[in-house]
Amino acid sequence: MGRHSCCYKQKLRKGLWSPEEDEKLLKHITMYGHGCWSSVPKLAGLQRCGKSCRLRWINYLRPDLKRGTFSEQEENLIIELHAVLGNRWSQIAAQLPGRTDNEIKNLWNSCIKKKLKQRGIDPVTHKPLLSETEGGTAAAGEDHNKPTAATNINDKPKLLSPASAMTTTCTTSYLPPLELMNHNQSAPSAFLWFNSQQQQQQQQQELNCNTGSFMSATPSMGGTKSVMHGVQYWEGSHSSNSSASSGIELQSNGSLIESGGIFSWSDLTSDSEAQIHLDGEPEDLKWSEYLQGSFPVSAALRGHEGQPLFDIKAENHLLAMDDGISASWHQNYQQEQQTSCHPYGKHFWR
DNA sequence: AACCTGGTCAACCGCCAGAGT
DNA sequence: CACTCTGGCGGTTGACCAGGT
Repeated sequence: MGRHSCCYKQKLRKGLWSPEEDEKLLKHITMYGHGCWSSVPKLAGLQRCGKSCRLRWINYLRPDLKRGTFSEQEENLIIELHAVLGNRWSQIAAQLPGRTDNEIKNLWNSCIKKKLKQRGIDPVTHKPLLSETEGGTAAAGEDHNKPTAATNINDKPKLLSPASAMTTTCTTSYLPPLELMNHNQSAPSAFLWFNSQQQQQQQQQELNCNTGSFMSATPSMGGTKSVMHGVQYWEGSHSSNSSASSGIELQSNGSLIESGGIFSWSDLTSDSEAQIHLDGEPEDLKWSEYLQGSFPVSAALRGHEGQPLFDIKAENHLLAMDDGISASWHQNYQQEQQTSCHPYGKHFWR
């Protein structure tokens, strides 16, 4: 029950992927696209189930992945989104280009939850923790199966952003609660949220946030796009404008609405220059960057509509890259073996 | 040096929903 | 309508590592 038929097949490898397997999968998908995942292992010559191939591609091999540590802005955004979406990691990941749901889930479970607890915030309900003896909120918060104020999107907002309690100098105040966007909530909810936005704006002004509100402006507002710690944001000419007051809303599907005009994330990320990280941390290298040009930067391969590389299937220009990928792979892998300095950290090809 | 402990993260498992037959 | 197949998701596991004792 529930088990994929492919998983019954014998002689399927499990566990960590070898570089050779990675290379096979990468080459196959680069050349032909993934198509039907169940057929990928056979076509790519892998002793894996399609599900495993899909996971490996999504979580590790995708060229547009952003590796490395999460920036403070990203962490705050995750907290904000979790307050609205709960444990819907895929939806949260959709708002963080280059990050995977698995990555975010790991970060949440290993790091953010702890931080929130240290700051007296229940990571599940996003409410301030009561005294530890009172109802054991922390323990109750561990039960992920229970619907929470945060996960039940039909609930009215009951709290201010927990991100403001984090050690942040930038609020991520662009995001109205989902219920305001999708569920036609009554005015009081919107009022509550708007009030919280005003408070956040005040906090932000007091803190003199030097990076501007995350996504606080759009091109049509005369803003310019920048990347800080791998996070893209619009730096508006009037950064104090909130998303609410400017009529900009971020939808759950990842598009922005501004007075009837719709931007998609891909529209916002189509600028190849904006894909380059400014902090220059080695750990932030992307796959494409690691492959040193033989595997063009995803942005360079985006179509005019900003489609990412992994949606492109069997393009001629990709076919032509085949040898370069293979050669570069081996070259870099050998370098890795020699230097033992893994660009992706300790777990790279371990 | 050996052991313990906690953190991190890749990968797996089980379930669900949608499409196709 | 029932069944199968497949993709996708969230929860969980276990290997690995670093730091402490």
